[in-house]
Amino acid sequence: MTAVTRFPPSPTGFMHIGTARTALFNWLFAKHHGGTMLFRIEDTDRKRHSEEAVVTLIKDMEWLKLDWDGEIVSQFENRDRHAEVAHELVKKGAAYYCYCSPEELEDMREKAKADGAATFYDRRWRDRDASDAPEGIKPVIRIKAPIDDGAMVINDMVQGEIKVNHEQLDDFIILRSDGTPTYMLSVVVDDHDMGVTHIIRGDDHINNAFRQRLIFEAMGWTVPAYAHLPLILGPDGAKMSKRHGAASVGEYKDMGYLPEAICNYLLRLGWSHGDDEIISREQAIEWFGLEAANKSAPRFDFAKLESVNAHYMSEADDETLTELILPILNEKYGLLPSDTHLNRLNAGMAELKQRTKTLLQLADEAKFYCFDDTYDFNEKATQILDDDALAILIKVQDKLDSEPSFTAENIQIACKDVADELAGGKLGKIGMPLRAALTGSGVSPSIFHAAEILGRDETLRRLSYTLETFGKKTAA
RNA sequence: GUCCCGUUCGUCUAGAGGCCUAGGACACCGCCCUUUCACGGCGGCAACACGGGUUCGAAUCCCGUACGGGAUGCCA
Repeated sequence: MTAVTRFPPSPTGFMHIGTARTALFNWLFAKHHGGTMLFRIEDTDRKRHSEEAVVTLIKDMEWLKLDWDGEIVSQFENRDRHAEVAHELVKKGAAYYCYCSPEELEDMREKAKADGAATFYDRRWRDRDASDAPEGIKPVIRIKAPIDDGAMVINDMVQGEIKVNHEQLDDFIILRSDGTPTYMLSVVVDDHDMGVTHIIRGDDHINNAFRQRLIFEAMGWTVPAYAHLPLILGPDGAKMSKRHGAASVGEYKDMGYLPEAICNYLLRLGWSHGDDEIISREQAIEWFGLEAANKSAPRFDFAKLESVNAHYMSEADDETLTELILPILNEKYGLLPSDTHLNRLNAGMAELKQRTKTLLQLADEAKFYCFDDTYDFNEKATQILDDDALAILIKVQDKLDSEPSFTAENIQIACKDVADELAGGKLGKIGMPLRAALTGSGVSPSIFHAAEILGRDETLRRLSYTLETFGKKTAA
């Protein structure tokens, strides 16, 4: 099978996380079948068009490492072709001019609602003669939907068989009164012209599938296969939106998630392959199939995403992670790592990446490697550094100064000596003050290893700095 | 209102009539490891929405109810 899928976002805002999932599924389907995925911008509505949104869409796709085949197609550019098809449909007798005003339509809907009927256009112009056309009103073109009491059935690759009675199909507008095509027409013409074989999209389009098929059939074109995926819901079961924390791909990037993790999480949301949780790109391509997609709408779970992210971080290259946290270090903490700092970060990364779940957390825990001169002590560190702790640190300072080989192991032994001498053998009594002194925090990776990475000079320097800082405080 | 779709632990899911005393993952709880916090290891809690059928047998098939989501635009 030669599969041609397409990713057709509308450039009305930022890339929604659900849009990203749809893109992923289209991409995987195409790759699995050795086919292609096309990229088309659905920009027929010029009022809502935003060039900035297009740039964001491209940027986010690249970040997710979802590539597409061929040039990006602008639906708007094809508007003449779409209009042409609309007029052809009129000639074929499959569509007609309608002279209703928007106000007239509004009245119609309200009345229908009051009667408990479907709020559809009542087809008042379907069989009227063109000579009845009122003066000075530009008509729209509407498709002629079947009006018998039959039904249309679509065999959806995800939803299965869906049946809709013809009475549920309205004579929708395909060409606006200003001569521009509507989405319903454009999407069909473009999908046909671009040779799309599989339409994989959100299930908010299910009803559209029936309408669109009407156009395919009226033109005598092959109807593509449909697959409607359920929408992603927020943790509370409502439509995923800003108020759930983040709805756009860009926000997840900013929160420190890796694209690999986002894709893995999104894939598992509503799709499964047995009990497999961590699925690489290669495996996903090999295993992907629409039959394994669920029909029910999944809820987004940040905790699980974080867990998946932690996995991918722990597997990432040390140098890559260092690169990735550089902007965070700079923007959030005002740090501009030197080569020395970079070396420390790389050396500490193996340990750091096992303990944090997002790049934001990673940067927070790694930042102490980049301290120079002065740095702050947080509340926990300040609490740890009481008089007893400072007395211990003076002793530690002596020991480390004379330590012949400055390795984590030896540093720990030296601290143990101090513990035996001053703290009844409790290493924690030494380790915690040392941690607070060297990192300004109460939480860090192994402080002995961290000290080794900082080196003797820097360790001693930070010890002096700490003693000085807190000595002054207690004196004052 | 009308139409379409859905419903297994808190969440994501496995499950295609006997393999189910319903499995895994995340979260949560406990224990172990431990210089902190994590990681890791071990263990625990926890679900077939409800009611009728069909069948020797139903989480799996059918019908209804409830609940949830979507659609109902000269938006896409």
